[in-house]
Amino acid sequence: MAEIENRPSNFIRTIIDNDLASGKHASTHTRFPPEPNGFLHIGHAKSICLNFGIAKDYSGLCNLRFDDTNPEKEDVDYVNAIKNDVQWLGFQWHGDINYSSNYFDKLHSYAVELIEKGLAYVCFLSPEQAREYRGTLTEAGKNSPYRDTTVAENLALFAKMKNGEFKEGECVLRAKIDMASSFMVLRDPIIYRIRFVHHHQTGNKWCIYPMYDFTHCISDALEGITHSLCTLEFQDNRRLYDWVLENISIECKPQQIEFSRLNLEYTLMSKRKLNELVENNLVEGWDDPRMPTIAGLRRRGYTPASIREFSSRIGVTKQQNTVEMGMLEACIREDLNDNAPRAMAVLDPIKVIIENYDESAIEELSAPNHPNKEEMGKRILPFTRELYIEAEDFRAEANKKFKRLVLDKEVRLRNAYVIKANRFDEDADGNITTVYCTYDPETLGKNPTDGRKVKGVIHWVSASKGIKAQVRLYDRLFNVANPDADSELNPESLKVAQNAVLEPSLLNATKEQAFQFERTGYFCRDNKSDDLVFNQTVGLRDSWAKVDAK
RNA sequence: UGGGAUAUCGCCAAGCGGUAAGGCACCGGGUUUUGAUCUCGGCAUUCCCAGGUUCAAAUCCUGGUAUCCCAGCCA
Repeated sequence: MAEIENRPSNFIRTIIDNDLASGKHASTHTRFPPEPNGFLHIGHAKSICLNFGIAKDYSGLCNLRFDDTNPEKEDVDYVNAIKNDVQWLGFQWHGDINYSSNYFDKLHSYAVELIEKGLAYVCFLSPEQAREYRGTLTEAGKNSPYRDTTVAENLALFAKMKNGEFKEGECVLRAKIDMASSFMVLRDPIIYRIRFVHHHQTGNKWCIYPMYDFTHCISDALEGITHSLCTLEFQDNRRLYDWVLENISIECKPQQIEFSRLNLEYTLMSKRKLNELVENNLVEGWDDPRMPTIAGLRRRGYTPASIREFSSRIGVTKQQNTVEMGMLEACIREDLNDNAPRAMAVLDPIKVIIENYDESAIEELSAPNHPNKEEMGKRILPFTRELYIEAEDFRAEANKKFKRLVLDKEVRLRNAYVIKANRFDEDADGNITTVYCTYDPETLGKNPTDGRKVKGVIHWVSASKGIKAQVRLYDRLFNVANPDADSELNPESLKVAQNAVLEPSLLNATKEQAFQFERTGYFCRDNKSDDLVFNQTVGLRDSWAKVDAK
């Protein structure tokens, strides 16, 4: 699309502008820090565009860092998928890929430093006891009986934890802060736990793993991050983020700034819940075209530019929001309207026989690939005596509002002739199967010379030259605007047009190539199947549907 | 009176004391061999509510109300 890289400001960019103006920072350094425990979704795209967008516009840097402190849920397959998605969206991270696990040695040293300062201790409370000791939202917690263990003993205990001398769950390392804090996150948070599991990056080197709150701030500081952008639910965690950096020997003090996460109507935006859909085979996989994942949107036909444009349009604020699907759809329509070549495809065919057209003739008509962009060229369209048209484009009788083929009336075949319907056949169920027509040979590329007005235009495909393909039509994944985990899925989210017939030029479509099937919508060739399969990206705006519904 | 946040059109969202941007959606007119595109026009006397300060308030003050987040050895 003619991507207008307008740079909408937002409260985060305002903060950065001020930090640059005041000299607090000479340049910006952001980071995108996903946990490799699932595929990225459109909400992550918002974060990617924010972080990498700032780096781009401010001539700063943006790192890609895998926040991999919980090996049980993570996998290299996810790191590869994430790398792929970020690049596909059009961004390149600064330097090598980073992993929180790169810092495990340093993290360990900082933990030891906290113990030496009397600011961390090994605690043997069971998870259940720890919960009781933590108190509630309205009542203060109480100190762990292990809180006053000596520094020397804590050092020895932590070494034993590291050496695998305690069982999983037997003890943890906790920061000594304030069991009465109104910030739950400050009530002596756990900073290390024991896990005897293989890590996708560090193998079996470690059996203790640092927690998010301890890891993230230090990782940011070690990478020289200036502005650490995350979502709203981490607002309380910011107090712990700052506490850790203030209490260890580290120079860099990144500023955490929170913004609201994206919610999209009729879909889910949680890796955990999306994972359930995948695990329970409710969708084909993470890249199912109905999924709000980057991979799913890609397979559906969304372009990187359209997703970047969407991110730009929704803005960045701290307000809780739920964006309408129409907003996303408008972005891809705008891109594809400009860039997708047109083609004709009949999804639900009925036959048209042009009785006054030579049975053996095959006329090679020429049609522009784009109505407003001559530079996109033309393609050949074979015209024959027998054609297919859309079943919904013929009615035996209709009022004047119906601008399509009606018995005894005329209609224009797109890029071809004007035809008139004379009679039709129907099957035992009353479904129309064949319409017998005559054509006006004087109407190719021009209006009838006698001044007859033909109002409608319908699309068609040659019956003998058309090609078969599977066309998949998609609808919203859920029936409710704000679904939760057990909301009902839309049983009609996938429909397959089994009898679709396409114009022959589509035989050359490459995987992922986008087209506008005229009068129908935007489609792209599936990027997985080797068969000829097209996925519907989005329909055309359809003002007729509103009229017809009345 | 636990704490942390947020409230501007149906949905996003500008606005930062000088008299309500923009986009999506919607409603009308025009062009059109896609009921598409394009184009022209319409869409908040009002900013969660109630008081107050001021010549002037969405913006400042006071008091309410609503919604979201926090009690994982998840991130």
